[in-house]
Amino acid sequence: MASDFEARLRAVSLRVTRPRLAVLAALRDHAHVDTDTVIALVRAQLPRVSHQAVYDVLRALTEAGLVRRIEPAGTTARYESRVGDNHHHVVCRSCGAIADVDCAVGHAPCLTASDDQGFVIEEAEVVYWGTCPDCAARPIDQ
Amino acid sequence: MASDFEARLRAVSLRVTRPRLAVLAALRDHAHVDTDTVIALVRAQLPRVSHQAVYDVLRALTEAGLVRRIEPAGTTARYESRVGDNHHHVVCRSCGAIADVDCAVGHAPCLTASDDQGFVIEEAEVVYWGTCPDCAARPIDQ
DNA sequence: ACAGCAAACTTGAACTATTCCAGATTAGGG
DNA sequence: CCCTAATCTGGAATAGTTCAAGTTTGCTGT
Repeated sequence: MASDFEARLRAVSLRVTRPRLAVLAALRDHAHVDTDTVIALVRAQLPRVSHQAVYDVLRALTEAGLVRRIEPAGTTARYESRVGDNHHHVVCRSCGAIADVDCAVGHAPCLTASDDQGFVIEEAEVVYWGTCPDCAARPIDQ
Repeated sequence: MASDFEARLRAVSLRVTRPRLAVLAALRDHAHVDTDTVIALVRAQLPRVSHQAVYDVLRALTEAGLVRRIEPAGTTARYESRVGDNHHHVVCRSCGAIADVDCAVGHAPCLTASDDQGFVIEEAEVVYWGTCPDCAARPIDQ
């Protein structure tokens, strides 16, 4: 598992460092986590890692395509390790919970704009807004 | 025109104030503007308006459904006065330019998640990412 | 195994968009 | 026309992120 991370880092010409391995492990175990949570998870293994290092690692991994950054309106940046399959997300308006949703049609990009305004479109990102099961069950939500 | 704004405010039980009328006028004339730009546009008419007033007004108008707040990843909040027709946006990855795109299918919400994970889905938001005509024409972009 | 070097990390400060707060002003119903 | 809650002003605070300078460390080549 750990050596798999090593191989993945080398495959994109990134040096193998402890902070990077710890971030990859954190994202394998926790989906849609924000930066603060990643920092906490990494420090559980490596207490002396700086917050700046985690920001740098997340940026490097995102640019290399090893992790994906998502940023639904109203929340801070979140990261996930499921990449390359163009899936989408459902976000709870009440509590902010996020869940994965497979592509609506099955192709990537799975949508085509009716009029592209002259833009060259590379990707369609979909966010479904709604209420999660927990919040829907709660009688008066907060 | 201005009295139309007044009617719209009264229709949603909001008091008619100069800052609110100025914000509505600014959003009529400029699409997809960020808060700083709204502040500048409002102050061109009413120099003494505080930034806090503009933040308050934008929030009140958004909650009342008179304006729509959009927040593509990597940018600050932007506002538009085209509401109620569930249209989407194309965003330029290079310069951040935003253009409107009509709903891909024509219904609101125009997409259905393949597996909703138990969420009650209220709305599907689509952001198309690509390159705008200007940036596509530039040989080496920045 | 080891030296050299650029990439990566640490520390600490700065920055930006937004929100909080307390007090003054104002729109609009009675 | 007056009263009161809604709104606005001015200033300070906060959260998330980035910048900058200097130190450490992984990797390449010998």
